[in-house]
Amino acid sequence: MELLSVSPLERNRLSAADWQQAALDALSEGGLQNIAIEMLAKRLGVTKGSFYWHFASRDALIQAALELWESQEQEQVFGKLDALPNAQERLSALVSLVASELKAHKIFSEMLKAIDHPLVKPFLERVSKRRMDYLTASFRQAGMPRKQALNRARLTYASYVGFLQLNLQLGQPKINHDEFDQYIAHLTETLIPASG
Amino acid sequence: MELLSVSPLERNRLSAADWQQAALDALSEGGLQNIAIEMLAKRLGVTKGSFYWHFASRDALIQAALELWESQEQEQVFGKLDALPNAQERLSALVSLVASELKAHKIFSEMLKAIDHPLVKPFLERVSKRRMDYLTASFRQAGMPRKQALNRARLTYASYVGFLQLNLQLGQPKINHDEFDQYIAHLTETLIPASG
DNA sequence: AAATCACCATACGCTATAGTATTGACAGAT
DNA sequence: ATCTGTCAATACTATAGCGTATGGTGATTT
Repeated sequence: MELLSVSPLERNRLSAADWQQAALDALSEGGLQNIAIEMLAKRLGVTKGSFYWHFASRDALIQAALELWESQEQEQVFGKLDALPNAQERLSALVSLVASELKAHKIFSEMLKAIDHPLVKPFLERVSKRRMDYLTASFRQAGMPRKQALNRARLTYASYVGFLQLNLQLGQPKINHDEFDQYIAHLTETLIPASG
Repeated sequence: MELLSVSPLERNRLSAADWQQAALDALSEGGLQNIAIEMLAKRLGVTKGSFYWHFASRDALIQAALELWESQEQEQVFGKLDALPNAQERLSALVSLVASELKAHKIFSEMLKAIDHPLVKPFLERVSKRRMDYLTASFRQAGMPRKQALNRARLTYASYVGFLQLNLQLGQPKINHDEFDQYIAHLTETLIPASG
């Protein structure tokens, strides 16, 4: 009969999840190499002695953090899209999501930069494959023949990745809200078949 | 009267240019952090004692190497295009150049991954601006109104950067020669206005 | 009350890599 | 022949970051 009473003077004791989230924050801010144990410890108000209680190694933390990200990004990015009725709207909404500079996008962008790391690559492969499949299916649903849908998905996904790198990382093109909307409109016209 | 006679028993003495080129090779293979002095020294058959004769620091080497790259990539990538007659062909040729996995592209891709490094960022900004201007002008030349040409250039450049990352770094989509040609054809149809 | 558990602090070792100081080798000029 | 400048080898220092060993503390269990 374990009653986990949350005492009002609950101490700052940490759990593995706290480290995972802190690692994701650090990743989104400064890239994979910013996941540094002692730096995270300082940020969390503890020392590395705490870390090695919860995790066996830095790699174990990275792995766990990326797993957390992968599960979160499913809902945050693609979960919303499934609610939309037709393929055109879904594609448009997908593109628009880049605008929000969601942390999930920053993390993805940082992961792209750290693609050489053996722990990162599998995540990027899985996620990219899922997204490509999603796009391909959407373009098919929008009436494209198979091969064309695949190539259009490749093109769209590449432009997504590229825009992410250029805008999030390089800050180029320096684009304001209006310009961004017009760019999205142009992208939609160019890449997404009209529904009418 | 300095006659620099190249003796037949010319020793393996190095110049700064040798280090720059070696640095670029290392960069294209393993990213910025692969520009490691002792590793380059071993590769060049000397020790770091040599390096610090030619350069004051690792940063100085990186700077010099990137300057070499910037000057080279002008000719290698965009020099060829200027010879082509019309905008459509130039745009098509530009896109096709990604296929060759030219070292210049690999280096560019690695630089994108190292964009946080203060020495790298200015190069990426300069080169990206030049390319964007080039694309924008080409689309204008192909008959597009100003704003549309700018957005199309953004879209095209983003898809270029994205494809670079996905194909060079992630190896995804795993694409063979025929498929690539078809993808290029699709990209051309989609992004580049017909000349007729 | 004693023992155990969960979490954390401290101090240390190890490795990788940048950078420095000193000396050496060799070629061309004088 | 010697001097000088150029390039390189050797041996060092310094720092950053991961990981380990060990001990401490407060809460929970028995």
